[in-house]
Amino acid sequence: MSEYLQALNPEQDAAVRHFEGPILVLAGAGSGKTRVLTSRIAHLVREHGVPAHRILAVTFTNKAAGEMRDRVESFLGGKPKGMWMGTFHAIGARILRRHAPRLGWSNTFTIFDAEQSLRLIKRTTESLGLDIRRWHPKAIRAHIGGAKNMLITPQQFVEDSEGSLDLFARTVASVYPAYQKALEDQNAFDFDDLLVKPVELFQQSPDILHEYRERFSFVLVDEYQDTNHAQFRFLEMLASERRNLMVVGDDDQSIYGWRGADIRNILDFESSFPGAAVVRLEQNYRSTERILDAANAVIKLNVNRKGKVLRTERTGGDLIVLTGTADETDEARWVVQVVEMHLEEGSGVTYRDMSILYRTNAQARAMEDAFRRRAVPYQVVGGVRFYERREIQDVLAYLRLVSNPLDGVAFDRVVNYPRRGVGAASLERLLEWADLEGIGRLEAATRAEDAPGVPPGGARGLKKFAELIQRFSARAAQMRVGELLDELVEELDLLLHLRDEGPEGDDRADNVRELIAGALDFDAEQLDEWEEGMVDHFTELDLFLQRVALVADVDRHDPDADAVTLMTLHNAKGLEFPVVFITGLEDGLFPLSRAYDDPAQLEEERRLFYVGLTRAQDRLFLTYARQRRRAGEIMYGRMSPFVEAIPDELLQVGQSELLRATTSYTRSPRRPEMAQSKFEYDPLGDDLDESFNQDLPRLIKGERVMHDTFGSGAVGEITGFGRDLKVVVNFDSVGKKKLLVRHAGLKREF
DNA sequence: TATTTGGTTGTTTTT
DNA sequence: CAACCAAATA
Repeated sequence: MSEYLQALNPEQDAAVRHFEGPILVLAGAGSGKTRVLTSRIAHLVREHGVPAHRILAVTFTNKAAGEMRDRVESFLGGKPKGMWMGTFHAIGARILRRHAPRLGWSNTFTIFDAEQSLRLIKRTTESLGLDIRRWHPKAIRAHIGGAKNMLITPQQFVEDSEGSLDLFARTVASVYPAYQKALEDQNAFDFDDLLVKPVELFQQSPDILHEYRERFSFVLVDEYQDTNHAQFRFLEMLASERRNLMVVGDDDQSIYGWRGADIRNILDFESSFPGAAVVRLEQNYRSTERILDAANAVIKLNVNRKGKVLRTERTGGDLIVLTGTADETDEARWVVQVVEMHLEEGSGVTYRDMSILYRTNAQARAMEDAFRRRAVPYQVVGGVRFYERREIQDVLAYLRLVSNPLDGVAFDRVVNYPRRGVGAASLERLLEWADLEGIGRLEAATRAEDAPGVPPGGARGLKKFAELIQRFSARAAQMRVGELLDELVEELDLLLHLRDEGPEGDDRADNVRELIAGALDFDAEQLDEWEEGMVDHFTELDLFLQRVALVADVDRHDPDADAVTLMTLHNAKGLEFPVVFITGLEDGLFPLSRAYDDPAQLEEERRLFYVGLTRAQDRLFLTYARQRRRAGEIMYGRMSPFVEAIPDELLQVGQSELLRATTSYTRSPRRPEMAQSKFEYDPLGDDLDESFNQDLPRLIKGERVMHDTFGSGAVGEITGFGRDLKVVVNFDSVGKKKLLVRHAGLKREF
């Protein structure tokens, strides 16, 4: 029997052997779904003689794609030639590289990441005479992104919002088309376009659609629960003819609703693809029974799910440790202490076996401080992303401009960096002139002295800048990216400039050096990823920039590094660790208070907790802090209600020394019997919480309330939590007012 | 034109 | 307690 078919359980085996027709694999956490996917690919090739190049496999991260590729390779004993494996975005980009001209872009288009599209939206919004203080570019971008994910074109959006009373929607309706036009003018796509434009391409070019349908006679999708509407359409179009579509996912791990992911894609798969086979993988090979019992108990509270219960043969296991701490510093200290304890035990646990998870990136700081203080090696995944660092973005902007002279966002970023005497005034004049002449910024810069009103100093700087870019552009095709970048940095004397910047300059210089090293490392390793002939059309620089735009933080996570991993729960999806800490388990932080606005959001937060719990193989630690600094003010928290869903008998409850010390002598004598219960660690906390929350109605967005002086109105945005819970009420008579809930004396209107 | 200052603002999660 | 932005000054 083939290696890849061995030791599969009956359900896995059924999924692997499935040949033609749609199939949904509901794969619980740790149930071996990657195995199923890779084994099935091997099976398709080996047993059914499907040529590797007729298979398309879509994953959620580049790293997952890479792992999948490696495993398939080892099953098959050779490279699966011509097989496409990658994220939706990478695959979209690849399709667009070949057919962009059909849509009005050129093949050498640039990919704008979130920050660049934000800049462009800002510029567009301002050029329409709108106040960006009133209309936040981020909000506009989120709205446009939402529309794109729903495949709503600018034209449609404009039509839909015509005569709408929603001022914001009308604002977006004016920005969206202008923004899209600006992208086209600069020969750029944003992230969402990488999903949307291929669908558009398929819709308007049946010949191309046909080509891809023929080519990809088997399509496999991982993490299907996190697909959005555009991705669904993409798959549907590709697979609707042959219907050889396998999707693997877990509705209980759907955590990207805020990004447009539609959990209905997985819940309704069987009706979208009638006759679909369904396989459920509920056997877990990762965690102990105790951990799974906790996870099952938590997720059971969700209503909107298919329902499944994970089983394991790893009976028993250690209790889950739940610890209360005084504040975020204390929490971090406690965590590091436990990390160090594990190492001493001689249990074979090393740094890389442990992971600290949290809800928001901001929580990483306190953790980092504690790890650094104790000199425990750690790596942070996410947060300030490497490629988003200012100095890296600056260098990349040069490269982008070299690759695509129409990239106005890149131009604006570096015309005057390092300083060449090009100020706001010069730039403004140049732009006016460029618009008048109908030429791009860079071209205008080459003839800056012809532009009226540009001061001579500015013109000189502009010319120098344009010449530099042109010089590098001319050589880009013949040079390796690494060398190109190296020479560029050298010529700009960037490292020196950075070091002059003060204390952070050295780090910045190091980062730039790291980027150069990465570029030098980058070679046409993807030669086999790009079919013959394609490579010639693009410079290595183009491919490098594309790679850079599409890597995620988790892609950069090094599982072999001898360090504890710190990351958000979102980033932890798909990973596993022997020892896991889930920190910051306070009501209002996890779940975030705003999730209370909407039951669907609360369920998503709960799924996120479930994802966290199921990352752990052997040991699980849960912590919360009595008080925590957030956005500069101290927030008092109580334990997350999520934790209460875990049965007492699975928990070992305790508190940090500091918390014990601070509560013991202020402890209220009123309720000594509390000491027996699960909440023994914190009688005081309850008192505190009650003093804030007593008699306050739990407000729900949209509900009607009464105020003594303002009359009645509807609840809008709710912010803060605990004592700082604030609410915007749109009163019928006086309009919107922001009120502190504990002072407002709001009553429900029945 | 460049740099500094002060005020304002806001925090979810990310391909 | 940031990061970010606009106005003020060198």
